[in-house]
Amino acid sequence: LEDQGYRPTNQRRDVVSLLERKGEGFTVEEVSGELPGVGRATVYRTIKLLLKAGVLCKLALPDGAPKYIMARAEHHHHTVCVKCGTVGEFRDTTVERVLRAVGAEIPGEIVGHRMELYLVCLDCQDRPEG
Amino acid sequence: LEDQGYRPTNQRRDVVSLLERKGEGFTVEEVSGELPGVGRATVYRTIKLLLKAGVLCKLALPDGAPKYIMARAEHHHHTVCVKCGTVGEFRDTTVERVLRAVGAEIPGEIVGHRMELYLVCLDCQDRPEG
DNA sequence: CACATAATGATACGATGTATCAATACGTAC
DNA sequence: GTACGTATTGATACATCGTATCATTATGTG
Repeated sequence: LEDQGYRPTNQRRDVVSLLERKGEGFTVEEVSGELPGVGRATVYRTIKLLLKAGVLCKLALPDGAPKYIMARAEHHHHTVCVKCGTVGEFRDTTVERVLRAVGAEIPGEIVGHRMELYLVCLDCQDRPEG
Repeated sequence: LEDQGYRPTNQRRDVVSLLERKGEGFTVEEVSGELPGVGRATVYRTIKLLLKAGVLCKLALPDGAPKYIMARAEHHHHTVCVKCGTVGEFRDTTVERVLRAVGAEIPGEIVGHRMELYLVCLDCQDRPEG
């Protein structure tokens, strides 16, 4: 899972297995809080390694703490519920094609993009108060 | 400019006029540093008010400090040069139409989105070293 | 087992942003 | 113009997110 030049230590195994169990959307402090045996700095370091390895995605939310999720498909985008903060994924090749077309009209070489959809998820629609 | 229930104080005028002069992409600390006469907290408060009023856009960059830019058109997206950090804007209705189509396939009510393109701007292409 | 090196964890620090609260500026009514 | 209630300010402290430092520990290799 991460033997690409890095040592598989107990702490890294702990972090990765916790992330696999959470999977959805989590903050680093949250993870660190659930791993008392692992130092905060190590959690941040491990998260950063996983980011560089492409195993994790970082979601820069408009307001609060950045969230992270496990990356599944090759390329995808994320949905964030503005009420409960639940993170989802979707993939649509139309988006990619449009972005390539848009990029052709913009000076400079496109090297990447980021897109997030904000929505009110079905659960939050069911309970409007709260 | 901001008389929608708020008092036009000298400090707010200072902040707004500085932002108008900068316009492009700036961080709050940067603005605060150039306004010694205005307290840091006030700069943050004013920025937040302008955000809520829709006058400013917040750009959550993947790495460093969030940047802000004055909002011009009704709806638009931003480009960020990954080398020099310069921020630009673009508008393309195709993107909006595709997003509406995508939203129809996703459970939940779409309430907004965010998109950023990462590129290497022409200036940075001209000087590859550095 | 011994050794070189990578990784850890405690701590401190920096950056971003918010809460508190006394002091001050603003708008309004006179 | 003066007085007054209220919004705003600024200094400070604090919370959060993330990184740097560095002595200590664990890891892989011979």
